[in-house]
Amino acid sequence: MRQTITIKDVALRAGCGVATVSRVLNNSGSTSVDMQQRVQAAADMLGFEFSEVGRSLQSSTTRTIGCVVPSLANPVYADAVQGAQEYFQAAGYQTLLVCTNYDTEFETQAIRTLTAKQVDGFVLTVSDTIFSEGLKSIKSRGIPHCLLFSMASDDEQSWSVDDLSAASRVSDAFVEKGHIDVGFLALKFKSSDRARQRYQGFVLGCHRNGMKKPALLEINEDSQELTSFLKDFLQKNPTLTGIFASNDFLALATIRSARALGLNVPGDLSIVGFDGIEVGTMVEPSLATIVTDPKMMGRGAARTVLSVINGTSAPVLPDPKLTFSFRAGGSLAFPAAERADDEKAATLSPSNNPTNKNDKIQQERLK
Amino acid sequence: MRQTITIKDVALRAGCGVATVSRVLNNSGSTSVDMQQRVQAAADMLGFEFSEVGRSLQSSTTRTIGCVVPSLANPVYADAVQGAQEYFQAAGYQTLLVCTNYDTEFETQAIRTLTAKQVDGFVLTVSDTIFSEGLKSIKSRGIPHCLLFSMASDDEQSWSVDDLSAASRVSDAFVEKGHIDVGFLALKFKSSDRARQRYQGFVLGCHRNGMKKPALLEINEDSQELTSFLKDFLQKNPTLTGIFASNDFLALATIRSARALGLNVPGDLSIVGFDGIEVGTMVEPSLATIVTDPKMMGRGAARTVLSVINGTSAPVLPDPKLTFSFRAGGSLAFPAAERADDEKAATLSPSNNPTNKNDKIQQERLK
DNA sequence: GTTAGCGTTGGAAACGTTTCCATAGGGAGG
DNA sequence: CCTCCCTATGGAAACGTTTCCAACGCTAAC
Repeated sequence: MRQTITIKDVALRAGCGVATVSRVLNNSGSTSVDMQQRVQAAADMLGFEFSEVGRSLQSSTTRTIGCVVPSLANPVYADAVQGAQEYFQAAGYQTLLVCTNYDTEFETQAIRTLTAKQVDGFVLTVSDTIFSEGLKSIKSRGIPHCLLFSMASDDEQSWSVDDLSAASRVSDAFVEKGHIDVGFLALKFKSSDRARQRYQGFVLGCHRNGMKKPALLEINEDSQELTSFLKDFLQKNPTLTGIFASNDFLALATIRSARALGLNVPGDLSIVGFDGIEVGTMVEPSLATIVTDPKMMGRGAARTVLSVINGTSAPVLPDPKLTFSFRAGGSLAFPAAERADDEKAATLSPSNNPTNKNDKIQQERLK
Repeated sequence: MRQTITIKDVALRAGCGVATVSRVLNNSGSTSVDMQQRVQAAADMLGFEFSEVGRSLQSSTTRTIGCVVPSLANPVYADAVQGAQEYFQAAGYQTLLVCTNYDTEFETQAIRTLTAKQVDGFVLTVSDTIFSEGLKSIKSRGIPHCLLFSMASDDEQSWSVDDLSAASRVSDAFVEKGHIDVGFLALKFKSSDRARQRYQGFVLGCHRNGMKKPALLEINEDSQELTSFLKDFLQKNPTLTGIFASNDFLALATIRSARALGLNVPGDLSIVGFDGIEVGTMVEPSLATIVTDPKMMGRGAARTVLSVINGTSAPVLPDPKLTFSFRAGGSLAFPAAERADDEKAATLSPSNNPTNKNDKIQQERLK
């Protein structure tokens, strides 16, 4: 078992040379009808399938694309990967997937491995465009690639949301509802281009709108619990009326934590998210957020890579202004006159807090 | 550019034969220190990396696993894929991903392609274990594989939730809260083993608990809108007090639709989901559901495949009773004396309904 | 001094394909 | 009848690796 049938077996059975089998089965070169039938019959009988490995060696092309993303737990990446994979599939390319878990060491290693596997191209979300070893090596080797949700340099394309403008738009939404003093909440701030971009855009927007410079609450991955961090944060910033979370999962978790602290959302604290994942419309109050289209981004990146591979002209990137839109939601409203008493929060039963196990799962999600 | 450096180039530069280069760089056979240094230097200077294609041809092994799932839009699969991918990665295997979109035609085609790519094994969620052409071909070729969330036959392993028992457990939960007449809601019922299993288990459980046989509401993918279907369903089953949805997204969507119909959840209608996705704990009321651990399942399936490949003994599957647990939630409670008036629902403003675009996205999700 | 054995090395085959080139056969046109 | 060309076919090289085998030089033992 498991011994594969090669073109030689077919040739032997059909009583011809391997070249003829190749020609018949690939419809290349000229062959007689008689021979076509004999070869076809032999191939069918043996259940022959070409080995892509042999082909790849000969053609020095693998029809495989490496796809590197931080994680699939975040639906943004999951959708993007799905979009890219579908596009590649339709074009006859396979997708080699790697999740880096936001680990740059891993990222470098993964890119090296995929390069050795001779992928024809890459679609990647790197944690840091400038310092990525892997990206550097891809460029130096001249392997076709396209970035996804990452900042591009001049000589390459990137399909990504205009984080700067989108975050700035969020500040508009806050100021429209009368907020002056709001904060920014991010997980893995250090290792994410995106979170930094969003913060930067938010700071600029707040400044432009005459608001206070937003305070930054950064959670590192081994923080035990969002709720207690949030509590500290709010105590340090007593006049804060809103929080912009750097992604929707974080925003939903923040709503939950705020409630656990006895706060009313949006009365005591307004929350705005980023990404526009669909459950945001199902919760009560619905989540105000920036809506994006990750699947389209994934497809776009796939198109770009294939265009580089085929030497056709690259697709035009979407207008940055159209890479996102703001979705109003019940989680953002005019602030109440006064925030609920903090004492109340302190007396809240601990049983309202999420269990340890759930918290662990949640932490993975939030990345 | 893009001309690759081969072992021959290194040999030439180091002034030795290719065999020696291979031995040095792979630490196999015996080599002199002098030669080691020369080869290493030459390889470094040229930036040489082995071509996996050449290796694969020679070793007839690709260190690549095909991973076939319906979709990444469903976090259950996304998590499972991530779990499997991580395990494979750690073991030095790469993951070739295909999403079938619940299309059996696609599934068959994808498996054929991956077979041609000479993957060393498969992890797959097929839509129908018995009739899957692809699975048949994998078996007949004797390619190592492991099923994931699919029913296995005797000669193979499957890592999956005990859908039957889990669904039965849901009926227990309903009856504990005094429900007698409940329904089952599924999307893609026809093309999903899993939905059918869950319905079957639910029917059995309800019978055992002395409840009515649950009515089945089946939504096909081009249904325009859940809300109107739900309305019809509730009118046809006026005494219904609860609904078991075949997955959490569907459950959340059902809560939203019920609200749009002016119903109170859980007062007028209790909802229970399946899968235990994490946002279920963030919504208000929290979603009662069956909790599963897809990432663990993915890891497990990966372990099984590798054990088959390496000829080591297969890991023991988890006790079926431990593949799920029930999580109580606010969406399941004792029914109110009487359901809210249907008239009220009819007069509800249509602006409360989700927009078309969101509905489309939602449909994909629900799969 | 001869030989056995060991450490080191290179040549070549093999893996499965495609494709170039050569060859053979046959029909048409001179 | 000879030549030319066109179609159909097979042999063989090439793609990049690993590994078997042979060969070479050396040391140690007889």
